[in-house]
Order: sequence, then C-alpha cells, then structure tokens
Amino acid sequence: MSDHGFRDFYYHASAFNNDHDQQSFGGETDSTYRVSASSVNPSYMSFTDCLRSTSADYGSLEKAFGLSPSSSEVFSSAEGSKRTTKQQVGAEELVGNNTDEIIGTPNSSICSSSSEAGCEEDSDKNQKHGQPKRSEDGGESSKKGNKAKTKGEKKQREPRFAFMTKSEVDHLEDGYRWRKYGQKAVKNSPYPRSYYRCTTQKCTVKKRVERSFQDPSTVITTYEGQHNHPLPTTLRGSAAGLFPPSMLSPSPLGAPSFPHELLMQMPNYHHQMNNQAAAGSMFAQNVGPFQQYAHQHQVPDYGLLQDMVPSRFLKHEP
DNA sequence: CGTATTTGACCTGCGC
DNA sequence: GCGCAGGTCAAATACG
Repeated sequence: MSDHGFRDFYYHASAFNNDHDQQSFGGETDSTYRVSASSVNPSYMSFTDCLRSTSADYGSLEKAFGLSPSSSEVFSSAEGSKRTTKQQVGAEELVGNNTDEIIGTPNSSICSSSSEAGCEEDSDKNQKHGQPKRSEDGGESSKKGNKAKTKGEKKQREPRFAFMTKSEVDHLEDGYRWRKYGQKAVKNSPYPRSYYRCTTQKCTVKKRVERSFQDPSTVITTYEGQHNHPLPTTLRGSAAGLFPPSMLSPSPLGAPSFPHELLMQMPNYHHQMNNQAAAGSMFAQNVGPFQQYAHQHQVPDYGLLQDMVPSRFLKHEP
C-alpha cells in the first residue's frame, strides 16, 4: 500500500439526532440527502465544509450547501416513523445508487445526511429473505448478563458520519488508533462489516468499515461519536507519512488541517455549530488553506477532493 | 509477553 | 411471540 490505497475520497455524511430513539433510529425515517458536487459550487465547498454542514437538521445542510430541496435528491420513507419494505436501504443502497454516479463522475463527492442511522447502515433489516441463520438460542443468558444494564433505558446514539472512500484497503489510516472488536457479515453483501473502537481510554468513538458490494472499490467508513482526546502523538508520525506536512501542521490561517483536525472536529460540529452564521465563519476559514494548497501546487481542478487531499494522493482513472 | 485480531456466542431491536 | 439482522462481548489465537 504504497499510496495507502487512496484513490478517491467521497463523502457521505449522516447526521443523527440523539433525540430519536431506537424506534426511528433504524429507519430512514426523516430523510436522506444526497448531494453531488455538481449541485454545489465547488469553490465554496470542501470536505471539511461538507462535514460541518451536516448538522442534524437538514435546514443547515441545505443552507450550508446553498441548496434548494429540489437540487438534491431526497429519498425518505413516506411513513416517517416506520421503515418501509423498501429493498436495499442503507449503506449498500446509498453506495450502490451513488456508485454509478461516483464512478461516472469521479470528481463528485457524495454528501448525504439523515436524521438517523438507518439511512446508511441499519437498513437491511427491512429485507427479509428468510434465509436460515444459525440457531444460537442457547437460552443461558448468564454469560454476558452485563448487557442488561441497558435495559429500561433507550440507548443514546452518538452522531454518525459515514464516508464513502474509494480505497483498496478497508481500514484507512486516519491518525487515530483503532481496535477491531467485531466483524459481521452484511446481508446481501459478500463483504463483511468490521467494527472498530478507538483505543484511547475513555474515548467511545467507534467506526464501522464495510465495502460496498456494488462497488467493491468503495469503502464505507462510519464514525460514531466524537473523540475526546487529541490525536495520539505516536501516530503523528504515521499520519505524517500519509499526508504532506502542510496538511499535518497547523495551517497558517488557523484552519484545521486534514486529516486529524478534521476528524476531530467533525463530530463536534454537531454540538457546536448549530447556526449557519457560525458555520459560515468556519466555512470561510476552511476553504482557504486547501484551495491555497491546490493553487500553489498547481493542482488541476479535480473537484472537491483537491480541497483536502493533494493530487499526489489521487489516481484518476481515465 | 503484551497487544491486536479473529470469530463464535450472545444481546437487542424491529418487522411480521 | 418469533425470527431475523445488526451490534457487541470475550475467549482463543496470532503477531511483533
């Protein structure tokens, strides 16, 4: 992985309200938004901005993107609180549907937002194929009774952000240390989903990594929660190996640099950036460095990707 | 030997 | 209530 697998970087963000409980969590309850780069002004849109724009309410997203509802594809369940029987909802579908667009338009980025997680990953429950599953009804629930603690209280979900990354490797290095704690086969997908947890103590951030079955070159990484710690110092080295110094050192303009500041801040945005004015200021800050970088390095206009990843990290297929 | 990964078992939520 | 699927746990295993 000489180039650590980076080829293209797409973004699919999902903002989830914690107010919603599991009832609405599983479904694409409210709405899922897909925004292609063509519908936004690339010069005003960067990956960071996209992240920051994914406020829990679509209004912010819409404003931040300068979108009218008609300019983005919106698919939502008509029922609202109940899942539909729609086939292939979720990451697979999102990726699948978007994949064609993505592949066809490599410069585009995907940014979608939903109020809950179901839009991207808790989806396949809808689709029942009746395929047999191993019977593990042991009956003795004594072994892992510690889970009973969650009984009686709705599990609060952290905000989630899902990224669609065109990568050859499943687990992309983002500067943080992750410990894999599980892997599950995804229904209707030959590729398993891996579950990672941040190894830093007291940090509850998790991420899931799965590969799109419709586009195996696309990896879907879903972050859940927010880091409550700085980037592990020991990993700065590795991060430095992945990204140029200009992106790892603080920007002269004070804007966050990719990737760790970005990743650190993106969940925080949900809690800190709830008004457009604030988002706008952040927005203005963030656009500069990346575009400056692209400009100084004479990066051709490949689109949003250049806002965050230098061209040398990108392979563009003809 | 310490840490990370693998993997089967178990728990939980949701749809029918 | 049952079955399915997602998510998590933790013992076993692999690795440096």
